[in-house]
Amino acid sequence: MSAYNAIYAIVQQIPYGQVATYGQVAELANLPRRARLVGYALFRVAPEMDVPWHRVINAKGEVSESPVRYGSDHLQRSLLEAEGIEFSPEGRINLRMYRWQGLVDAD
DNA sequence: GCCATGACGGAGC
DNA sequence: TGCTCCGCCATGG
Repeated sequence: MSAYNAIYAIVQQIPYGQVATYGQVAELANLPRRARLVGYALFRVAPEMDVPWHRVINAKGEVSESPVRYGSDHLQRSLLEAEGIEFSPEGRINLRMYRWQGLVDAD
């Protein structure tokens, strides 16, 4: 068991049509200032897991893509657009509009 | 066990 | 507004 499970749990709580930043997920996962670990956790997440990793983006509102993810480069953007999330011409998301409130269950 | 790296964040310029 | 630098710390070689 790793702290990543907490991260996955948080990501799974992100509702449809909304997104969250790495730092936000980290904080909700009780891991403040560990945004990098969130990214690392999402990088290691397996597709067999039901984790909407595509709803997690960086603080700049951009989708962070890795050249060697799962053979899907702009898949993340496609998934987000499919949820009604609009992208700016720069490929960014309006966080003030789609940012998840982050409903902390219990702590 | 140490060194380098990384889906990031925030402050500084 | 945009780019650069530093900090955090788990993971892998």
